[in-house]
Amino acid sequence: MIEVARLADVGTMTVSRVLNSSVHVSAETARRVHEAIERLGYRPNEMARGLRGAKSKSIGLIVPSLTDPFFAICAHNVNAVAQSKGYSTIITTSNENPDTEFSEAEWMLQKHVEGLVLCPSVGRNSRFSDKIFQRIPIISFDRPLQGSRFSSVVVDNHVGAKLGTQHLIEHGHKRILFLGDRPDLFTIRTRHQGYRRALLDAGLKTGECLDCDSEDLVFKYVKTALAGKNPPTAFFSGNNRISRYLFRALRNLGVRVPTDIATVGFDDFDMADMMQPPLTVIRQPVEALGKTAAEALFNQFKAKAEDWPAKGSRITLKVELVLRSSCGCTQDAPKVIKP
Amino acid sequence: MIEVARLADVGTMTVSRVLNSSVHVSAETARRVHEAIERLGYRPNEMARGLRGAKSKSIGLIVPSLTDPFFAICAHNVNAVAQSKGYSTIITTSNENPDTEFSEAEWMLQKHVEGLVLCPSVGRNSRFSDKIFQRIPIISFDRPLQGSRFSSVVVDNHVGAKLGTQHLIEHGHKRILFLGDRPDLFTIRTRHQGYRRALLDAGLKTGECLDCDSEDLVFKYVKTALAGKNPPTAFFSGNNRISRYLFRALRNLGVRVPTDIATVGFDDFDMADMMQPPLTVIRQPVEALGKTAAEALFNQFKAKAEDWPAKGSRITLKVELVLRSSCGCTQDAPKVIKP
DNA sequence: CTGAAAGCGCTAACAG
DNA sequence: CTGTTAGCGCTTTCAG
Repeated sequence: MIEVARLADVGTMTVSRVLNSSVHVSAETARRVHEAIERLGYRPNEMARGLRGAKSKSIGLIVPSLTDPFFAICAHNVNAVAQSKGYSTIITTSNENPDTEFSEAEWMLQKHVEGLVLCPSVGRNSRFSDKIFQRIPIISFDRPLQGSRFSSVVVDNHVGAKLGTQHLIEHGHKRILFLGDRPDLFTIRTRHQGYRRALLDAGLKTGECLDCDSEDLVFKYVKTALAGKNPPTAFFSGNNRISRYLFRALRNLGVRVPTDIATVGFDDFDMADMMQPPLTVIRQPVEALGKTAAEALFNQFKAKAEDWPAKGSRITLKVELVLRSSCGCTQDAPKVIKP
Repeated sequence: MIEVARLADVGTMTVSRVLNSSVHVSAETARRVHEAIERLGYRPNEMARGLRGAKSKSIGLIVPSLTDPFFAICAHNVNAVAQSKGYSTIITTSNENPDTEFSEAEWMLQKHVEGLVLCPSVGRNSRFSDKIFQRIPIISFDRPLQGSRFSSVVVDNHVGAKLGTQHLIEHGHKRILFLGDRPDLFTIRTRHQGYRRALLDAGLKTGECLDCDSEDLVFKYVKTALAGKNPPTAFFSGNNRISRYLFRALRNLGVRVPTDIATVGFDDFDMADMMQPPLTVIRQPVEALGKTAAEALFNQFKAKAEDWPAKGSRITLKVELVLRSSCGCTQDAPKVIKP
């Protein structure tokens, strides 16, 4: 920077001002500075900028995994927003481990990210109330964060699951089972409640939220359930991973869908429409989830820390039922039902 | 830091030394420092550290998109390696736009990332030879980077495509068409060459690499090809996106696979085994691609800049043919063929 | 409109 | 083993 100043025959402050266009600089001087920058290929050191001004121009993003297309798409959209605002995204995965999540979050704070977007793992995430996390805005998505300070963006899990279950009931099903991977997850828990509500309202018997976190467990559980007396006639799967496991299990068991067993799953996924039969699902706005969360973060940047609401807000995005064939419907084009 | 030093009744240097365990500090002093750190909840400012020592403890990662599961999985594995080394990952997407890619890379350099892992977009990426990029290690994956300085990790595209095409030929197909999204992409181009090689070796006629970047184009192209005189009896699709588009097109056109048309695609994807019929694919080691690239980067960190090889190396990962049914094979379990 | 001085938080280099 | 000094590259503040 000193070299640029020397070459343009100005002070370093003038260079800084040209770079930040903070105060007006005479056109001629500005031109000389720009030329010098060009000639020297000078680029400001963001670390030094950050150190001085406490603005790192970066946000942190924590997701359980990028292997799951759901989170990958969310991450894509969070980054897209950050990019459009001239921010960089420091990303990391927690693998659903709250300890990893917490230490990664701390590490991001040390890097002075200006804000955090995360999909919190289940567990003691009350630690985010620590003093150090008071200084920056934090937005959670998909699952809310304990501690009311934080805003979150979620989808209408209860309504969606209820809608899907009701549809199964309309098809005449009376014994419907709910498959979830982790009953302690906010999303799964809320969807299970929606499922229960629908069944209860119809005067039917509800099932527990089955804890089948691996493909093997889904297989075993489904097999056991079907072999029992009074077997279910339909399954509701709690997320796209379980839906895929369920599809495999049913196929490998030689069960015909929807003739023998009908299914509805929460969360659409690529090629769900191309399965045999095409899968009926509750579609959630995955792109909007990431986008909205990031936008909420940048909105909070505008306000001063002392103006932050003591209670975080919650934004709930709408879902819809996409009728294909696994539920028992027969039609050429999928039909979309909004709650 | 000064506060910690004061509380522990030592100098700031001692605090620094305890933090970095660089020089030996007496056990008693260290204990007092740790206690002070604990009491004050002190965390070092990584920006200041970086400014002083030029070590940002972060790497940059540029992928075309996180919407594509292929890149998402690569990104996941790059980050996993970085995390294990105590580094953070600054991620960004280029959307296959070389200008975005370049400006994002420059931006990362200003942030003083210590290295860069990227899947380069097609275009004038010779700009990475700029002086500013000389100072840090850069590894590309999936596609090599112009300019021999850079190392890259790729898969055996030629061998894989040849193997898949040969398999189709063994099934008796004589008119096989190649579907790619962007013929200028290294991967697509090389796979097309492998396809040609197989056909040429068998004395059969080869087709151009069709440039169908959208689902619509795949549909139109397939429809046109099938309606022509002397229609193809098989398709080879250049990547998982095209494979999915092709599957949809064939289904919507009412074409039976593999009876009317056989297919083989490059790159396996989730649920490819659950399609009707299950898809025969060339499987590439996606996880290893990201992992290997990141590891290569960290290896280069160990060497001094002047020891970097003038010519980058190229690591080629093996692929395999996974025989399911879309090629015309009939078997219960998929069969894996290594070249 | 422009420049000089001071200092952000840390650590390399040198003393003690 | 521990403290002092200086300075990384920038911007805020205060003078011209």
